Order: sequence, then C-alpha cells, then structure tokens
Amino acid sequence: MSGLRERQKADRHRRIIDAATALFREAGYEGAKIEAIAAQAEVSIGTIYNYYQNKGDILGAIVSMEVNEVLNAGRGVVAGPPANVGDALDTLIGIYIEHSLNYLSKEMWRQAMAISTQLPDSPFGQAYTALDRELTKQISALIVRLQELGLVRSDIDGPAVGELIFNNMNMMFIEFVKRDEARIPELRAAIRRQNRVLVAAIGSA
Amino acid sequence: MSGLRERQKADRHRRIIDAATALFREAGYEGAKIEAIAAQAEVSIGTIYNYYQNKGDILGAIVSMEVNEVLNAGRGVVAGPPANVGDALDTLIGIYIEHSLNYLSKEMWRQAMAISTQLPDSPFGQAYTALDRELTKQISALIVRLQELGLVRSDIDGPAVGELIFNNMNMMFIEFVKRDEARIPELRAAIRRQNRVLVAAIGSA
DNA sequence: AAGAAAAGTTGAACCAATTCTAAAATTGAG
DNA sequence: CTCAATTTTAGAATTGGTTCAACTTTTCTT
Repeated sequence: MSGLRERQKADRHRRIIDAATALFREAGYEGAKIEAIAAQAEVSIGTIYNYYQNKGDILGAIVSMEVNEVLNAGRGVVAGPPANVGDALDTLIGIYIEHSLNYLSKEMWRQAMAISTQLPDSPFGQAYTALDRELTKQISALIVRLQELGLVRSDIDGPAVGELIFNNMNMMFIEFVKRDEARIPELRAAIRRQNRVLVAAIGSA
Repeated sequence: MSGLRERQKADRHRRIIDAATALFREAGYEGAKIEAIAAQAEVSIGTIYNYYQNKGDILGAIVSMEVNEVLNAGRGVVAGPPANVGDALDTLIGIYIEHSLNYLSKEMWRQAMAISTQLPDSPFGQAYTALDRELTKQISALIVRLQELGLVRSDIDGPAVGELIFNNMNMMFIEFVKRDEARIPELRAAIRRQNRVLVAAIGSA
C-alpha cells in the first residue's frame, strides 16, 4: 500500500521541514516568509497549509523532534542515575539544557513557547503540553528511582517533587531564552542553588 | 505646565484603554480589531500606534494595572503573615490567584504571556518580566519575614526558596490559563501539595 | 485501458496589523 | 497677536499570513 501518493506526501513533508528549518535559522521566525518557505520547498503556499494548519505548526514540528531527542537522552539517566540525589538531578537537568540549543535558536524557542500558550488547542499547542508532561514524568520517575535505590526518603511525595523541580526548571529556561545574553553555566548554577534546599530535604538521612 | 495637549493626551490614553478593555472582553484579543478599538475610542488608527507600539502593548498596559493591584494586595500578607508557614504561603498565593481573573479573561492572560515571551524587549515584554521579578521578591520577602518571626529555619536560603515557589506557581498558573475548564480550587490544591515537602523542610523544628 | 471518484495542489484574493505621509492642531517666541 | 516650529492626527497604502474555488494527479473500478 506504499503508493506513489504516500511517498510524495512524505517527501513534501520533509522538504517543507527542511526549508523551514533553514529559513528559521537564517532569517528568524518572523523573517521566514511562508512564500519563501514554499519556494525553497518547491511547493505552493496552499500545499503548506494543507500539511500544517499555520506557520506555528511548522515550527512546532521542528521543536517536537528536538524535545523527543532530549527525552530519549534522559532515559539513560533515569535507568542508571549517579549515586547522589543532587548529582542525579543535576545530570538529568544538564542533559535537557545542554541539548536544548542544538537545533533550535533562542528565538525559535521563544516563538514556540509563545505559540503553545497562545493557541493551546492547536496541534502544536497540544503536542507541546504533552511533551512538558513527559518531561515532568521523567523527573518524577528519577525521584522514584532514587527512592527505590534508598537515596531518597520513601515517605516523600515523588510526583509532587518532580513537578516542583520541573516547573522551576522550565520557568528558568523560559527566562533564559528570553535574554539572548544569558549563558548556560549560569542557568545551571542558578537551578542547582534553587534545588539545594529540596535536595537536602528529600535525601535519606 | 498642564496645557491642553497634556490633558488631551491623558484623555486619549484613557479612552483607548477603556475601549480596548471592553472589546478584548467582548470579542477576545484577536477578535478586537484595531479599527474597532479606534472607532470606540473616537480616535484614528494612526493615533493608537502613536500611543502604543503595537496591539500587544495595549493589552500589556491593562495587564500591568492588574498585576500591580495584586502586588499591592500581597503587601498586607507579607507585613502580617499567618503564624504558620504553610498557611502564610497559601494565603499569599491565594491572593495572587483569586485576584487574577478579576479584570482579565484567561484568553487575555494567554495572549499577554505569549507576547511577553515572544517580544521580551518590547515595552510590555520588559514590564512583564519586571512584574514577575516583583512577585518573586514578594514571596522571598515573605520567607525572610517568617525567618525573622522564627517560623522558618534561619539557615535556609530564603531568596532561592522564594524563586522556587514563585516559578512553580507561575508555571502552574500558565497551565491553568491554557485550559478553559481548569478551576481555581484545584489549582490551589495542586500548588499546596507541591509546596508541602518544601514547607516541611524549611519550617523550624 | 478508460472513465469516474477521490485526494491533493495551486495561486490569486482576502483580511487585519502596521507603516507612512500629508494635513491639522498646539505651542511659544517676538 | 502672529507665525514658524513642533507635535499629533488621519487614513490610504503596504505587508504577510491564511482561505478558497478551480484545476491536476493518483487511485479505483470494471
């Protein structure tokens, strides 16, 4: 059943994403006109709108790929975390943050975040919320894993702590992408400092 | 020096804000056309753009008034907090959340938040970041106040804990405005649950 | 293999935010 | 009071995302 139409469709999808990725990086989100993306993808404007509901969804597709990579990279840490609560958290958060600017510029992050709050019910809006939830679950899973390993007190509300840590990290990341001059090491240090009280509180005596 | 021009300017500002507030609530942010705002304010389109850089800044002016009210309401709690760490935090956060939908609809909040991350350097983007910082400082101030009162251990890093609590609350509020069916009591309960571990950890023995 | 139906493509037209420029109003100096 | 400088206004023109009706291409049926 892999007819011509299927293959053409997949090919067009790829061409649109490739063209958009290149133009978003070159010209920024606003600067990348739909007309230009269409031209570079060798497709008409109408076709783009047949594949994506709006400009935001194109960026959304790119962001989703990136976040999924980050989620995958995180699995390793949850499976075999450093034998110390503070280091375990710092390692996982480090993976998230260090990967974050591989493919996406800060400007692309800003736009993506803006769109996801502006249009929470659009395809991308929903996808973004789902990805955030996955990340939260991964942090919670790490806490639970550390409980199993006896590194975190077993009477701690793991999911609640996971949410707290994720939400704080996410907010810090938002502020980070809002300031072009902000740097990763400072961001990580600030988050470590914020988590310190919590780490001390949940570590088993 | 309060010439005619001064008075007219203030009057036009007010008329624009009044018209925009009404139309944003009636028709939503996107639905409120600049042309309609201009007509209702009895001002031309060009004049609106002379007073505000873009549509977002008009919303920004409205949001800023609201947040300032919240900040004021919060001062009372910091000055004389409930004699219990959990209740003190819950009271302050409660004020923030309960006030939040007085003048602004969830849709207006979504737009405002989106604009502030999309254009962090626009007048409103900077104002919004500044307001967030004020709120963070207020929560930190509450923690410090509770330390003075002997209700929070004095070896705790107050500002760090304040940031953690604000960032978590803010992220929860963002998710709250993203879902029209979300309700305030559930939001508050979720935040209380997340703060519980922290409250236990910082309370003086 | 031909014709009909389904699926997809195209780009010109539409709409609303923003920009631009000429005209009007206000001010202050003489 | 008058007039030139300055500020402000008006609204037509521009811009770029999005829609839509006509056209093509692919697939299905016999």
